[in-house]
Amino acid sequence: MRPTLQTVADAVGVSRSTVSNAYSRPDQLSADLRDRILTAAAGLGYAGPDPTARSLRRRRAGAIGVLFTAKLSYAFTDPYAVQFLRGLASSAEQGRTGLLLLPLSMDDEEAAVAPVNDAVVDGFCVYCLPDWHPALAALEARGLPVVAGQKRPGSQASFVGIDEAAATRAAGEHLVALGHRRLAVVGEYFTVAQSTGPVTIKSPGDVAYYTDRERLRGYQEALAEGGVPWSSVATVNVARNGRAEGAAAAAYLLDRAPRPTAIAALSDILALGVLDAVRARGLRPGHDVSVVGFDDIPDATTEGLTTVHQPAAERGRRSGLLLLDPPTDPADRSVVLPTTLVVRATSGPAPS
Amino acid sequence: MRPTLQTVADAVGVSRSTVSNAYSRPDQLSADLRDRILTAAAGLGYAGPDPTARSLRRRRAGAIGVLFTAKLSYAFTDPYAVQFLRGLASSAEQGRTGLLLLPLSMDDEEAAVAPVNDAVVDGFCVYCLPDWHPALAALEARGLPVVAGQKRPGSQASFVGIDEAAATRAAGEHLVALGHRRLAVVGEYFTVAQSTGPVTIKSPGDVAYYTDRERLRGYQEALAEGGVPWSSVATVNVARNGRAEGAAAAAYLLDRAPRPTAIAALSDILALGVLDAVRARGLRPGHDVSVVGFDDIPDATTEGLTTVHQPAAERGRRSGLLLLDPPTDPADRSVVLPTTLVVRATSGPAPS
DNA sequence: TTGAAAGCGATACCAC
DNA sequence: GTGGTATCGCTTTCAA
Repeated sequence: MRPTLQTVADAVGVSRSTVSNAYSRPDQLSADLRDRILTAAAGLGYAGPDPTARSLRRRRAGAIGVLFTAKLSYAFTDPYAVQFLRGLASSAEQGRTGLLLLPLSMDDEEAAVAPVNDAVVDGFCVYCLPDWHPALAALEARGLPVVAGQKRPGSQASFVGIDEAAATRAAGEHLVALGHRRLAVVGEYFTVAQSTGPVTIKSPGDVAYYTDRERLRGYQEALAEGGVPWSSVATVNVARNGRAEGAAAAAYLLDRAPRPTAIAALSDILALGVLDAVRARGLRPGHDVSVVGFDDIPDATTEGLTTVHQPAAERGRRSGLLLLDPPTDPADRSVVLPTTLVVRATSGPAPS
Repeated sequence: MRPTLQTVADAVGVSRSTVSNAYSRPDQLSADLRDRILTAAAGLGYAGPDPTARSLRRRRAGAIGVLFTAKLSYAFTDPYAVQFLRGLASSAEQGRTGLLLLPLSMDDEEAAVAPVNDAVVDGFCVYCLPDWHPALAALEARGLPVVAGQKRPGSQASFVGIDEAAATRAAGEHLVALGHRRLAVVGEYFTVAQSTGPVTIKSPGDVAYYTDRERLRGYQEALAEGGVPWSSVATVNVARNGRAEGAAAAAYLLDRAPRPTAIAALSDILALGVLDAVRARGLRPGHDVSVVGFDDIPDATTEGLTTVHQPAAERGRRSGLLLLDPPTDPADRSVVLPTTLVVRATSGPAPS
């Protein structure tokens, strides 16, 4: 049997408390005794207090859970997610806390909440979840600190994010100011149609995910204000947030007449795919067709993409801080980070 | 105070065991009683058995720890790592287990082992650690299942990996067969020199990391057999496994005379950087200079890089399986996956 | 300084 | 089908 505190205590001839102190509060006993205990422990093959037992007693797990929908592997593929996790990791590291990655199945109701109920963590970071996801209720029930990237009515969760709609409103105004009137918006709308292709979105409210919903709303508002009716705007859904999907969506838009003069994508990855399609047709981005993205991932700079910059790593970092010790004042539990429109080479005056 | 099993038991007027059964073994009680219990629990705001307490009792944490050196964020940036984690995640998911990411500081002796001692996990996956890292001993002491990507003498750990040296031996033979005699090898050797630039490596044994050490050894063997003395081979160290660093290393090699006719990089990321440098000088990869990588990451295909293919995701997946239930027979705890040399466009006959 | 005793919240075995 | 009892391994007052 593996040795326990008791084993060591017996071997040295002291009580458990003393052995415990030897590990957790070295200042509570003489250096000499502590040495004897540690030596005996090493001899017995005792590796130190059991983390689980310690967690139970101390009421601290030493980990924060990160909730994802879909396959966990998605988290590693999306550049925005990588940046976000990087920031989250940096504050976790600082707080001597690990990151527990928790995939949330979408199909099975049971599997969708189990990770939330079973995770040994001190808090949760909700990366991205649709409003109807059952895990949301489970989360609330566990009563642990939660931080999310969106505000949900009635939720106790902290918020660290950006004003999504304001960000795309700026982008929309930019395009309108350049004279664009025929526009299209490409996004992962998670509509009933799970495939890449045109969809009709009567109102942004129909979109399941907060992020895309708000971003779409921003565009709608800017265009409406600029005199471009929403009904004239083509919306194309992609099955996945991938570069190839962006290209496929753009292919649809570019191959029909009249071609839009500007295509807004709700993520940079999609926008880069759009650029691929534009170039593949011998069209010049920023001249024949303007393209705007969202996120400002590293490749956006390289490829000269006009996009909305958002502080991805900082979002992660601040989320971690809020989880590590949640402020008592609710006002401090909501952080809105700034975004900026970065105009590069892919947006220009509408062709006449 | 938050409700516990006892609270619910008292409210319903049954014993703790019964409430526990209601959650963990529904078949042990009448559906009716179970319903009553669950309803009462919901009313009291009881979210189900406490995961920590349950872990203690069941002796199962429901998570596996993934050990990294350096910044945790590195894990998200390296394409090979992403693939590996993807595979690991897939088997973890299947085993209803989370992934606990544990960054291992390199500087502080204390911080270097703490994560290993404190992690609430059922096993560890060692992603990449130098042989002298103190966490290795701590790992052994904890007595949990461990799987690593390299064999370490005297270690109990399972092994899932490839024959690194055989892989590069094949690559080296390929280059020799093409007539190359002036060669260079670029790698993250972790020598004393922490900067990008030429280093002298008398023998592969001097390299701190297993992976690079073995890969270097493979090249040395192939070249020696082909009549190319090791002393004639230029070795260049990079400070980080990045594309820009690969380019910088290649710059050094390409700007001096006589220029090597072939450059082998110990990772694809580096090789792509080497390609950048080659092209920047107006040289043609595969004609003027041959370039070989290692890993076969997605971009390698795109860029036509000759490289060694290794099954990254499969390594992760098999690692997960071994951790989830370790085979009793030690022979089954060692998995060597195959690698193949993929000859694409960046390698060709040595220029005369 | 050191130790005794009382939990932390749950599960598992075994009677009833 | 249900409940008693003994742990799981540790931390933490509090008194000696």
